[in-house]
Amino acid sequence: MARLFISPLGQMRERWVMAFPEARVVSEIADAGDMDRSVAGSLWLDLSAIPEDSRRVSVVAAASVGWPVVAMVGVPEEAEAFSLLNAGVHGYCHVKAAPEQLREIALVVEHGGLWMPPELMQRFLALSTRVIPPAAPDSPQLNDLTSRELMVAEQVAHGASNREIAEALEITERTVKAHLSAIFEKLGVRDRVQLALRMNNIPTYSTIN
Amino acid sequence: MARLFISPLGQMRERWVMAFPEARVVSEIADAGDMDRSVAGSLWLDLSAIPEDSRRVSVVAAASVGWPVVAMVGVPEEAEAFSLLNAGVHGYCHVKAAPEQLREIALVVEHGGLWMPPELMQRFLALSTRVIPPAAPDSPQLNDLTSRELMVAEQVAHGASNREIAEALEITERTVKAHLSAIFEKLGVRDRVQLALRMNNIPTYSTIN
DNA sequence: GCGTCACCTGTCCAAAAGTCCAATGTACGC
DNA sequence: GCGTACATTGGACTTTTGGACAGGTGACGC
Repeated sequence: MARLFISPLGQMRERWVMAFPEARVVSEIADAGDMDRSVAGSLWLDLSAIPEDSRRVSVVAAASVGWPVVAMVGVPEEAEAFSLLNAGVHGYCHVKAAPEQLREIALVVEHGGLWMPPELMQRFLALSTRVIPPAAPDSPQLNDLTSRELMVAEQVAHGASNREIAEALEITERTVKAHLSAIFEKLGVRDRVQLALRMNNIPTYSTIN
Repeated sequence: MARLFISPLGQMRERWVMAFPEARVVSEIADAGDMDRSVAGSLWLDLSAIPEDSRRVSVVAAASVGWPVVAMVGVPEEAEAFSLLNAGVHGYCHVKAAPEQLREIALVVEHGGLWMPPELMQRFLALSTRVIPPAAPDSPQLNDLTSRELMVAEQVAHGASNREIAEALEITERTVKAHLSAIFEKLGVRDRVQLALRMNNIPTYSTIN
Protein backbone atom coordinates (compact mmCIF):
# COMPACT_ATOMS: atom_id res chain seq x y z
CA MET A 1 0.00 0.00 0.00
CA ALA A 2 1.51 3.30 -1.11
CA ARG A 3 1.13 6.57 0.75
CA LEU A 4 1.97 9.89 -0.78
CA PHE A 5 2.10 13.02 1.32
CA ILE A 6 1.71 16.42 -0.25
CA SER A 7 3.06 19.22 1.87
CA PRO A 8 4.18 22.68 0.80
CA LEU A 9 7.29 22.20 2.91
CA GLY A 10 8.19 19.19 0.83
CA GLN A 11 9.21 17.10 3.79
CA MET A 12 7.69 14.53 6.10
CA ARG A 13 6.71 15.37 9.63
CA GLU A 14 8.05 13.03 12.26
CA ARG A 15 4.62 11.62 13.02
CA TRP A 16 4.02 10.76 9.42
CA VAL A 17 7.24 8.81 9.19
CA MET A 18 6.40 6.96 12.38
CA ALA A 19 3.04 5.96 10.93
CA PHE A 20 4.24 5.16 7.44
CA PRO A 21 8.02 4.67 7.21
CA GLU A 22 7.81 3.88 3.53
CA ALA A 23 5.72 6.92 2.53
CA ARG A 24 6.89 9.46 -0.02
CA VAL A 25 6.41 13.19 0.05
CA VAL A 26 6.19 15.89 -2.61
CA SER A 27 5.64 19.62 -2.28
CA GLU A 28 3.00 19.93 -4.96
CA ILE A 29 0.34 17.78 -6.48
CA ALA A 30 1.86 18.29 -9.89
CA ASP A 31 5.05 16.58 -8.67
CA ALA A 32 3.15 13.37 -8.11
CA GLY A 33 3.01 12.56 -11.80
CA ASP A 34 5.55 9.76 -11.75
CA MET A 35 3.86 7.58 -9.20
CA ASP A 36 2.64 4.11 -9.90
CA ARG A 37 -1.12 4.20 -10.05
CA SER A 38 -1.47 0.49 -10.56
CA VAL A 39 -0.94 -0.14 -6.86
CA ALA A 40 -3.45 0.89 -4.25
CA GLY A 41 -2.69 3.74 -1.90
CA SER A 42 -3.78 7.01 -0.43
CA LEU A 43 -3.00 10.69 -0.76
CA TRP A 44 -2.38 12.86 2.29
CA LEU A 45 -2.85 16.57 1.83
CA ASP A 46 -1.30 18.96 4.31
CA LEU A 47 -3.61 21.95 4.13
CA SER A 48 -2.39 23.65 7.29
CA ALA A 49 -0.17 26.06 5.38
CA ILE A 50 -2.59 26.65 2.54
CA PRO A 51 -5.00 29.60 2.71
CA GLU A 52 -8.64 28.73 3.33
CA ASP A 53 -9.92 29.73 -0.04
CA SER A 54 -7.55 27.67 -2.13
CA ARG A 55 -7.87 24.47 -0.12
CA ARG A 56 -10.83 23.28 -2.04
CA VAL A 57 -9.07 23.42 -5.40
CA SER A 58 -6.10 21.53 -3.99
CA VAL A 59 -8.43 18.82 -2.85
CA VAL A 60 -10.18 18.59 -6.18
CA ALA A 61 -6.83 18.30 -7.94
CA ALA A 62 -5.68 15.59 -5.55
CA ALA A 63 -8.93 13.69 -5.85
CA SER A 64 -8.50 13.46 -9.59
CA VAL A 65 -5.54 11.13 -9.05
CA GLY A 66 -7.87 8.32 -8.15
CA TRP A 67 -6.57 7.45 -4.73
CA PRO A 68 -8.62 8.30 -1.67
CA VAL A 69 -7.60 11.68 -0.28
CA VAL A 70 -7.13 12.59 3.35
CA ALA A 71 -7.13 16.28 4.19
CA MET A 72 -5.04 17.32 7.19
CA VAL A 73 -5.69 20.72 8.73
CA GLY A 74 -4.49 22.77 11.67
CA VAL A 75 -7.88 23.05 13.31
CA PRO A 76 -10.61 20.69 12.16
CA GLU A 77 -13.74 22.72 11.65
CA GLU A 78 -17.24 21.61 10.90
CA ALA A 79 -18.09 23.77 7.92
CA GLU A 80 -14.77 23.15 6.28
CA ALA A 81 -15.03 19.42 6.83
CA PHE A 82 -18.31 19.27 4.96
CA SER A 83 -17.04 21.51 2.24
CA LEU A 84 -13.99 19.32 1.67
CA LEU A 85 -16.05 16.15 1.76
CA ASN A 86 -18.06 17.72 -0.99
CA ALA A 87 -14.85 18.33 -2.88
CA GLY A 88 -14.08 14.65 -2.66
CA VAL A 89 -11.93 13.89 0.38
CA HIS A 90 -12.53 10.63 2.21
CA GLY A 91 -10.63 11.63 5.31
CA TYR A 92 -10.37 14.80 7.35
CA CYS A 93 -8.09 15.04 10.35
CA HIS A 94 -5.75 17.09 12.44
CA VAL A 95 -2.35 17.67 10.85
CA LYS A 96 -0.74 16.65 14.12
CA ALA A 97 -2.72 13.42 14.49
CA ALA A 98 -0.87 10.64 16.29
CA PRO A 99 0.77 7.90 14.20
CA GLU A 100 -1.67 5.25 15.41
CA GLN A 101 -4.54 7.43 14.37
CA LEU A 102 -3.00 8.05 10.98
CA ARG A 103 -2.77 4.31 10.47
CA GLU A 104 -6.36 3.92 11.55
CA ILE A 105 -7.44 6.57 9.07
CA ALA A 106 -5.43 4.91 6.31
CA LEU A 107 -7.16 1.63 7.05
CA VAL A 108 -10.56 3.26 6.75
CA VAL A 109 -10.13 5.32 3.62
CA GLU A 110 -8.18 2.68 1.76
CA HIS A 111 -11.10 0.32 2.21
CA GLY A 112 -13.70 2.67 0.84
CA GLY A 113 -14.63 4.32 4.10
CA LEU A 114 -15.05 7.87 5.28
CA TRP A 115 -13.12 9.13 8.28
CA MET A 116 -13.34 12.24 10.38
CA PRO A 117 -12.94 13.04 14.06
CA PRO A 118 -15.62 11.35 16.21
CA GLU A 119 -17.29 14.64 17.22
CA LEU A 120 -17.56 15.69 13.61
CA MET A 121 -18.73 12.26 12.56
CA GLN A 122 -21.47 12.33 15.13
CA ARG A 123 -22.54 15.79 14.06
CA PHE A 124 -22.41 14.73 10.45
CA LEU A 125 -24.65 11.74 11.03
CA ALA A 126 -27.08 13.80 13.03
CA LEU A 127 -27.43 16.17 10.13
CA SER A 128 -27.45 13.54 7.42
CA THR A 129 -31.20 13.54 6.86
CA ARG A 130 -30.73 16.93 5.31
CA VAL A 131 -29.04 15.42 2.30
CA ILE A 132 -32.15 13.48 1.43
CA PRO A 133 -33.05 14.75 -2.00
CA PRO A 134 -36.19 16.89 -2.20
CA ALA A 135 -37.71 14.39 -4.60
CA ALA A 136 -38.04 11.91 -1.74
CA PRO A 137 -39.32 13.80 1.29
CA ASP A 138 -39.31 11.70 4.43
CA SER A 139 -42.07 13.42 6.31
CA PRO A 140 -45.00 11.05 6.65
CA GLN A 141 -47.38 13.96 7.09
CA LEU A 142 -46.80 14.99 3.51
CA ASN A 143 -49.00 12.10 2.51
CA ASP A 144 -51.91 13.94 4.06
CA LEU A 145 -51.64 16.66 1.47
CA THR A 146 -53.89 16.52 -1.56
CA SER A 147 -52.24 16.63 -4.96
CA ARG A 148 -53.04 20.26 -5.42
CA GLU A 149 -51.79 21.18 -1.98
CA LEU A 150 -48.57 19.34 -2.67
CA MET A 151 -48.03 21.37 -5.81
CA VAL A 152 -48.43 24.59 -3.86
CA ALA A 153 -46.16 23.35 -1.09
CA GLU A 154 -43.44 22.48 -3.56
CA GLN A 155 -43.55 25.94 -5.04
CA VAL A 156 -43.20 27.47 -1.61
CA ALA A 157 -40.32 25.09 -0.94
CA HIS A 158 -38.54 26.83 -3.78
CA GLY A 159 -39.26 30.32 -2.57
CA ALA A 160 -42.18 31.25 -4.79
CA SER A 161 -44.64 34.01 -3.82
CA ASN A 162 -48.40 33.57 -3.83
CA ARG A 163 -48.67 35.46 -7.08
CA GLU A 164 -46.05 33.26 -8.75
CA ILE A 165 -47.74 30.12 -7.54
CA ALA A 166 -51.09 31.37 -8.81
CA GLU A 167 -49.62 31.98 -12.24
CA ALA A 168 -47.79 28.67 -12.34
CA LEU A 169 -50.88 26.67 -11.41
CA GLU A 170 -53.26 28.94 -13.30
CA ILE A 171 -55.50 29.62 -10.37
CA THR A 172 -56.39 32.70 -8.31
CA GLU A 173 -54.11 34.06 -5.66
CA ARG A 174 -57.09 33.60 -3.40
CA THR A 175 -57.09 29.87 -4.03
CA VAL A 176 -53.41 29.64 -3.35
CA LYS A 177 -54.07 31.13 0.06
CA ALA A 178 -56.81 28.62 0.69
CA HIS A 179 -54.50 25.75 -0.13
CA LEU A 180 -51.78 27.24 2.01
CA SER A 181 -54.06 27.53 5.02
CA ALA A 182 -54.94 23.87 4.64
CA ILE A 183 -51.26 22.96 4.31
CA PHE A 184 -50.26 24.90 7.41
CA GLU A 185 -52.96 23.18 9.35
CA LYS A 186 -52.07 19.68 8.17
CA LEU A 187 -48.34 20.03 8.63
CA GLY A 188 -48.54 22.00 11.82
CA VAL A 189 -46.45 24.91 10.61
CA ARG A 190 -47.45 28.52 11.00
CA ASP A 191 -46.24 30.26 7.87
CA ARG A 192 -44.60 29.80 4.48
CA VAL A 193 -41.08 30.14 5.83
CA GLN A 194 -41.51 27.18 8.13
CA LEU A 195 -43.22 25.30 5.34
CA ALA A 196 -40.30 25.95 3.00
CA LEU A 197 -37.86 24.70 5.61
CA ARG A 198 -40.03 21.70 6.39
CA MET A 199 -40.26 20.72 2.74
CA ASN A 200 -36.48 20.76 2.62
CA ASN A 201 -36.10 18.66 5.74
CA ILE A 202 -34.64 21.45 7.79
CA PRO A 203 -35.61 21.75 11.44
CA THR A 204 -37.17 25.01 12.64
CA TYR A 205 -37.52 26.49 16.08
CA SER A 206 -41.07 25.27 16.33
CA THR A 207 -40.13 21.69 15.49
CA ILE A 208 -37.30 21.83 17.99
CA ASN A 209 -39.16 23.42 20.88
CA MET B 1 -12.54 -8.29 17.61
CA ALA B 2 -16.09 -9.51 18.29
CA ARG B 3 -18.87 -9.54 15.74
CA LEU B 4 -22.48 -9.97 16.66
CA PHE B 5 -25.10 -10.55 14.02
CA ILE B 6 -28.74 -9.80 14.67
CA SER B 7 -31.11 -11.55 12.35
CA PRO B 8 -34.78 -12.40 12.85
CA LEU B 9 -34.02 -15.92 11.61
CA GLY B 10 -31.55 -16.35 14.44
CA GLN B 11 -28.97 -18.02 12.27
CA MET B 12 -25.89 -17.04 10.32
CA ARG B 13 -25.91 -16.85 6.56
CA GLU B 14 -23.18 -18.76 4.84
CA ARG B 15 -21.45 -15.57 3.68
CA TRP B 16 -21.32 -14.22 7.18
CA VAL B 17 -19.63 -17.33 8.50
CA MET B 18 -17.12 -17.22 5.67
CA ALA B 19 -16.27 -13.64 6.56
CA PHE B 20 -16.27 -14.07 10.33
CA PRO B 21 -16.05 -17.71 11.45
CA GLU B 22 -16.04 -16.68 15.09
CA ALA B 23 -19.11 -14.41 14.94
CA ARG B 24 -22.18 -14.96 17.09
CA VAL B 25 -25.79 -14.49 16.11
CA VAL B 26 -28.97 -13.66 18.00
CA SER B 27 -32.51 -13.16 16.76
CA GLU B 28 -33.22 -10.01 18.70
CA ILE B 29 -31.29 -7.10 20.05
CA ALA B 30 -32.58 -7.82 23.51
CA ASP B 31 -30.84 -11.21 23.38
CA ALA B 32 -27.48 -9.51 23.16
CA GLY B 33 -27.44 -8.56 26.80
CA ASP B 34 -24.84 -11.11 27.91
CA MET B 35 -22.10 -10.03 25.59
CA ASP B 36 -18.78 -8.69 26.74
CA ARG B 37 -18.71 -4.99 26.07
CA SER B 38 -15.16 -4.58 27.28
CA VAL B 39 -13.80 -5.91 24.01
CA ALA B 40 -14.13 -4.01 20.76
CA GLY B 41 -16.46 -5.25 18.08
CA SER B 42 -19.29 -4.47 15.72
CA LEU B 43 -22.99 -5.14 15.39
CA TRP B 44 -24.50 -6.39 12.16
CA LEU B 45 -28.19 -5.83 11.69
CA ASP B 46 -30.09 -7.84 9.14
CA LEU B 47 -32.94 -5.52 8.17
CA SER B 48 -34.00 -7.40 5.05
CA ALA B 49 -36.86 -9.14 6.83
CA ILE B 50 -37.92 -6.13 8.87
CA PRO B 51 -40.64 -3.81 7.58
CA GLU B 52 -39.46 -0.39 6.40
CA ASP B 53 -41.09 1.60 9.12
CA SER B 54 -39.64 -0.27 12.06
CA ARG B 55 -36.08 -0.43 10.76
CA ARG B 56 -35.15 2.88 12.24
CA VAL B 57 -36.08 1.90 15.77
CA SER B 58 -34.11 -1.33 15.46
CA VAL B 59 -31.08 0.67 14.49
CA VAL B 60 -31.46 3.11 17.33
CA ALA B 61 -31.72 0.24 19.78
CA ALA B 62 -28.65 -1.42 18.34
CA ALA B 63 -26.67 1.79 18.34
CA SER B 64 -27.25 2.19 22.05
CA VAL B 65 -25.03 -0.83 22.67
CA GLY B 66 -21.95 1.23 21.92
CA TRP B 67 -20.45 -0.81 19.12
CA PRO B 68 -20.53 0.51 15.59
CA VAL B 69 -23.60 -0.75 13.75
CA VAL B 70 -23.76 -1.99 10.19
CA ALA B 71 -27.19 -2.13 8.59
CA MET B 72 -27.69 -4.82 5.95
CA VAL B 73 -30.64 -4.49 3.60
CA GLY B 74 -32.10 -6.28 0.61
CA VAL B 75 -31.87 -3.34 -1.73
CA PRO B 76 -29.65 -0.42 -0.71
CA GLU B 77 -31.59 2.76 -1.32
CA GLU B 78 -30.48 6.34 -1.09
CA ALA B 79 -33.15 7.86 1.11
CA GLU B 80 -33.08 4.92 3.50
CA ALA B 81 -29.31 5.02 3.72
CA PHE B 82 -29.36 8.62 4.85
CA SER B 83 -32.19 8.01 7.24
CA LEU B 84 -30.34 5.13 8.87
CA LEU B 85 -27.10 7.07 9.06
CA ASN B 86 -29.08 9.65 10.91
CA ALA B 87 -30.26 6.94 13.26
CA GLY B 88 -26.67 6.10 14.01
CA VAL B 89 -25.39 3.36 11.71
CA HIS B 90 -21.79 3.51 10.55
CA GLY B 91 -22.21 1.01 7.78
CA TYR B 92 -24.91 0.33 5.20
CA CYS B 93 -24.63 -2.55 2.77
CA HIS B 94 -26.32 -5.30 0.85
CA VAL B 95 -27.42 -8.24 2.96
CA LYS B 96 -25.83 -10.53 0.39
CA ALA B 97 -22.49 -8.72 0.32
CA ALA B 98 -19.49 -10.93 -0.40
CA PRO B 99 -17.34 -12.13 2.52
CA GLU B 100 -14.36 -10.02 1.43
CA GLN B 101 -16.56 -6.98 1.34
CA LEU B 102 -17.95 -7.72 4.77
CA ARG B 103 -14.42 -7.87 6.12
CA GLU B 104 -13.62 -4.61 4.42
CA ILE B 105 -16.66 -2.99 5.97
CA ALA B 106 -15.72 -4.37 9.38
CA LEU B 107 -12.27 -2.87 9.03
CA VAL B 108 -13.72 0.51 8.25
CA VAL B 109 -16.44 0.82 10.86
CA GLU B 110 -14.35 -0.72 13.62
CA HIS B 111 -11.79 2.01 13.09
CA GLY B 112 -14.21 4.87 13.35
CA GLY B 113 -15.09 5.09 9.69
CA LEU B 114 -18.27 5.26 7.69
CA TRP B 115 -19.00 2.75 4.96
CA MET B 116 -21.60 2.55 2.25
CA PRO B 117 -21.62 1.34 -1.36
CA PRO B 118 -19.40 3.48 -3.60
CA GLU B 119 -22.29 4.94 -5.63
CA LEU B 120 -24.08 5.98 -2.49
CA MET B 121 -20.88 7.33 -0.98
CA GLN B 122 -20.26 9.43 -4.02
CA ARG B 123 -23.81 10.73 -4.00
CA PHE B 124 -23.57 11.39 -0.31
CA LEU B 125 -20.40 13.42 -0.67
CA ALA B 126 -21.85 15.36 -3.55
CA LEU B 127 -24.78 16.36 -1.37
CA SER B 128 -22.77 16.95 1.77
CA THR B 129 -22.70 20.72 1.51
CA ARG B 130 -26.36 20.63 2.37
CA VAL B 131 -25.58 19.49 5.88
CA ILE B 132 -23.56 22.57 6.54
CA PRO B 133 -25.15 24.01 9.63
CA PRO B 134 -26.66 27.48 9.43
CA ALA B 135 -24.12 28.66 11.98
CA ALA B 136 -21.31 28.14 9.52
CA PRO B 137 -22.58 29.00 6.05
CA ASP B 138 -20.21 28.68 3.13
CA SER B 139 -21.55 31.35 0.84
CA PRO B 140 -18.87 33.98 0.28
CA GLN B 141 -21.44 36.77 0.22
CA LEU B 142 -22.30 36.02 3.80
CA ASN B 143 -19.02 37.58 4.76
CA ASP B 144 -20.47 40.90 3.73
CA LEU B 145 -22.98 40.69 6.53
CA THR B 146 -22.21 42.45 9.78
CA SER B 147 -22.31 40.39 12.94
CA ARG B 148 -25.71 41.68 13.87
CA GLU B 149 -27.10 41.07 10.42
CA LEU B 150 -25.77 37.53 10.54
CA MET B 151 -27.60 36.93 13.79
CA VAL B 152 -30.85 38.06 12.24
CA ALA B 153 -30.23 35.99 9.14
CA GLU B 154 -29.64 32.89 11.20
CA GLN B 155 -32.89 33.36 13.05
CA VAL B 156 -34.74 33.65 9.78
CA ALA B 157 -32.94 30.54 8.59
CA HIS B 158 -34.69 28.73 11.41
CA GLY B 159 -38.10 30.11 10.65
CA ALA B 160 -38.34 32.86 13.24
CA SER B 161 -40.73 35.81 12.80
CA ASN B 162 -39.67 39.43 13.18
CA ARG B 163 -41.21 39.59 16.62
CA GLU B 164 -39.34 36.50 17.77
CA ILE B 165 -36.08 37.80 16.41
CA ALA B 166 -36.63 41.11 18.16
CA GLU B 167 -37.18 39.33 21.45
CA ALA B 168 -34.24 37.01 20.98
CA LEU B 169 -31.83 39.81 20.18
CA GLU B 170 -33.49 42.26 22.55
CA ILE B 171 -34.05 44.95 19.96
CA THR B 172 -37.11 46.55 18.38
CA GLU B 173 -39.05 44.86 15.65
CA ARG B 174 -38.27 47.98 13.66
CA THR B 175 -34.55 47.32 13.94
CA VAL B 176 -35.02 43.77 12.85
CA LYS B 177 -36.65 45.06 9.70
CA ALA B 178 -33.79 47.45 9.11
CA HIS B 179 -31.28 44.62 9.38
CA LEU B 180 -33.40 42.48 7.10
CA SER B 181 -33.55 45.15 4.43
CA ALA B 182 -29.77 45.38 4.52
CA ILE B 183 -29.48 41.59 4.32
CA PHE B 184 -31.83 41.31 1.35
CA GLU B 185 -29.85 43.97 -0.43
CA LYS B 186 -26.46 42.40 0.26
CA LEU B 187 -27.44 38.85 -0.57
CA GLY B 188 -29.63 39.75 -3.49
CA VAL B 189 -32.70 37.92 -2.24
CA ARG B 190 -36.16 39.42 -2.22
CA ASP B 191 -37.80 38.15 0.95
CA ARG B 192 -37.33 36.11 4.09
CA VAL B 193 -38.32 32.83 2.48
CA GLN B 194 -35.55 33.06 -0.06
CA LEU B 195 -33.19 34.17 2.67
CA ALA B 196 -34.10 31.15 4.78
CA LEU B 197 -33.48 28.84 1.84
CA ARG B 198 -30.25 30.60 0.95
CA MET B 199 -28.95 30.29 4.49
CA ASN B 200 -29.56 26.58 4.25
CA ASN B 201 -27.86 26.25 0.90
CA ILE B 202 -31.01 25.40 -0.95
CA PRO B 203 -31.46 26.75 -4.45
CA THR B 204 -34.54 28.88 -5.18
CA TYR B 205 -36.25 29.77 -8.43
CA SER B 206 -34.56 33.15 -8.50
CA THR B 207 -31.10 31.68 -8.03
CA ILE B 208 -31.77 29.14 -10.75
CA ASN B 209 -33.25 31.45 -13.34
C1' DG C 1 -12.18 66.99 14.84
C1' DC C 2 -14.42 64.72 11.05
C1' DG C 3 -15.99 61.17 8.10
C1' DT C 4 -17.52 56.53 8.00
C1' DC C 5 -19.81 52.69 9.54
C1' DA C 6 -22.41 49.70 12.47
C1' DC C 7 -26.25 49.86 15.21
C1' DC C 8 -30.51 51.32 16.83
C1' DT C 9 -35.09 53.63 16.52
C1' DG C 10 -39.17 56.27 14.85
C1' DT C 11 -43.39 57.26 11.65
C1' DC C 12 -45.96 56.44 7.58
C1' DC C 13 -47.32 53.57 4.04
C1' DA C 14 -48.18 49.74 0.81
C1' DA C 15 -47.99 45.17 -0.36
C1' DA C 16 -48.05 40.48 0.87
C1' DA C 17 -49.52 36.97 3.72
C1' DG C 18 -52.88 34.71 6.33
C1' DT C 19 -57.69 33.83 8.63
C1' DC C 20 -62.82 33.36 8.95
C1' DC C 21 -67.11 32.41 6.90
C1' DA C 22 -69.46 31.09 2.95
C1' DA C 23 -70.47 29.26 -1.55
C1' DT C 24 -70.26 26.50 -6.06
C1' DG C 25 -69.12 22.59 -8.93
C1' DT C 26 -67.20 18.02 -9.56
C1' DA C 27 -65.90 13.33 -8.69
C1' DC C 28 -66.39 9.12 -6.27
C1' DG C 29 -67.97 5.50 -3.12
C1' DC C 30 -71.84 3.19 -0.70
C1' DG D 1 -79.31 9.59 -4.55
C1' DC D 2 -76.51 11.16 -0.78
C1' DG D 3 -72.55 12.04 1.86
C1' DT D 4 -67.84 13.24 1.55
C1' DA D 5 -63.64 15.01 -0.09
C1' DC D 6 -61.54 18.07 -3.21
C1' DA D 7 -60.77 22.31 -5.90
C1' DT D 8 -62.10 26.68 -6.62
C1' DT D 9 -63.43 31.44 -5.56
C1' DG D 10 -65.41 35.54 -3.07
C1' DG D 11 -65.62 39.19 0.65
C1' DA D 12 -63.93 41.16 4.68
C1' DC D 13 -60.56 41.43 7.81
C1' DT D 14 -56.03 41.23 10.68
C1' DT D 15 -51.34 40.54 10.86
C1' DT D 16 -46.89 40.51 8.99
C1' DT D 17 -43.70 42.08 6.13
C1' DG D 18 -40.91 45.28 3.72
C1' DG D 19 -39.77 49.89 1.86
C1' DA D 20 -39.10 55.11 2.15
C1' DC D 21 -37.57 58.84 4.74
C1' DA D 22 -35.44 60.59 8.83
C1' DG D 23 -32.77 60.61 12.75
C1' DG D 24 -30.03 59.32 16.99
C1' DT D 25 -25.69 57.05 19.22
C1' DG D 26 -20.88 55.24 19.73
C1' DA D 27 -16.47 53.30 17.88
C1' DC D 28 -12.58 53.85 15.00
C1' DG D 29 -9.19 55.62 11.70
C1' DC D 30 -6.82 59.59 9.60
